[in-house]
Amino acid sequence: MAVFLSTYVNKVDRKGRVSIPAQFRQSLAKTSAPSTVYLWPSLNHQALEGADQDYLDVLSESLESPDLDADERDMIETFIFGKLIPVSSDAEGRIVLPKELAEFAGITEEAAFIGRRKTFQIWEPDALKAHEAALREQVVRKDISLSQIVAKASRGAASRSGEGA
Amino acid sequence: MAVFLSTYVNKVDRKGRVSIPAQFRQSLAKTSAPSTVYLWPSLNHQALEGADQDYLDVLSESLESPDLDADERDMIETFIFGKLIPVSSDAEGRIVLPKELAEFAGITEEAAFIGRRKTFQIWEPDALKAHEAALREQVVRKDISLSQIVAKASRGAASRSGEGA
DNA sequence: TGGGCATTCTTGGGATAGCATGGGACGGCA
DNA sequence: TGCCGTCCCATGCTATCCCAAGAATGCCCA
Repeated sequence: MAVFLSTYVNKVDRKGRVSIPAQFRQSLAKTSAPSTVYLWPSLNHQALEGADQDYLDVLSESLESPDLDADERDMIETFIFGKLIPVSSDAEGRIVLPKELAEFAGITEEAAFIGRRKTFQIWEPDALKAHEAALREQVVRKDISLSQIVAKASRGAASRSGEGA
Repeated sequence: MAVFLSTYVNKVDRKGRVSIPAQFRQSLAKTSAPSTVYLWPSLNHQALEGADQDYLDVLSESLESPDLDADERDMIETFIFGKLIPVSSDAEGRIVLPKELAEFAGITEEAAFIGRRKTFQIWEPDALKAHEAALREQVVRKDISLSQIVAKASRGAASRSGEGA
């Protein structure tokens, strides 16, 4: 599965095309469908989410899980798969941002690609800045630190696999 | 089996014809009966459900399962198979929406096709918007996020296959 | 260490093919 | 014989493909 990192800002031309950052393309090259990315509107932000075929397969599989209640499944099927748009890149590595998605995210002239490991997001650059500022403010206020998070997560994993269950 | 994604809004002409979205047709092309889709009224919404031959076969088979109680089986047989209408597409990839189905869903001038992986739905566009708005409100209220659901599902899968049982 | 060269990436525009949509004609059924 | 459904053909639009060039980066050599 592709891994997406860093942030890149590219231009959107009159036809709604954007270059996928070269680094992302290199990641995509290793997946089962290198020239196809899947885009959908984020559930939680005014931004777009993107992923490769392999990630979608995992997601699709997790929908079969009996742990999900009917509401959640319906929601995902409507909001993710119903909104999901497979976009194939041209020979130059560009994709066309579907109109409704570009509008949803408020993207007109530039698009910011943010790597989020298994997925990435596409933001309107100014909206991204605002979002980042808000997040940073929270970090300071809650006094969050990286080492703390790692410690917390690994402690949780230990209790689940070892003592628990 | 065909996979249906994205949402497409197409016009219904005076004769009641609608183009099946090209993407859906491409999916259908791989199935055992490419030019036939099956339509029936949704159990839960004022909308239509659609699927290909292969999906119906699977559904039919699952009715044989002893895990299903008589009520459920009766319900499916009455409301799905009893209402099912096979519709064949013309050379241009259009289908004629059966009158009673169009009326049931309130479809007159436009029809919104929404992909739901193995099946799809056909809505009257305004009704769909209302439905989505209601769903989105739930997403916000329950504070649902995609990664959360994936995590939940995969954790469940792990405990079922590995530690549990 | 600095400059020049080559490659890759991003961006732009034009041409072509496919799709959605509309109307008309033919054939079958009532 | 009239009506309805199906098939066929035509067209405008949109999206896709193809070709081209500027810019930035990294590499190599002097």
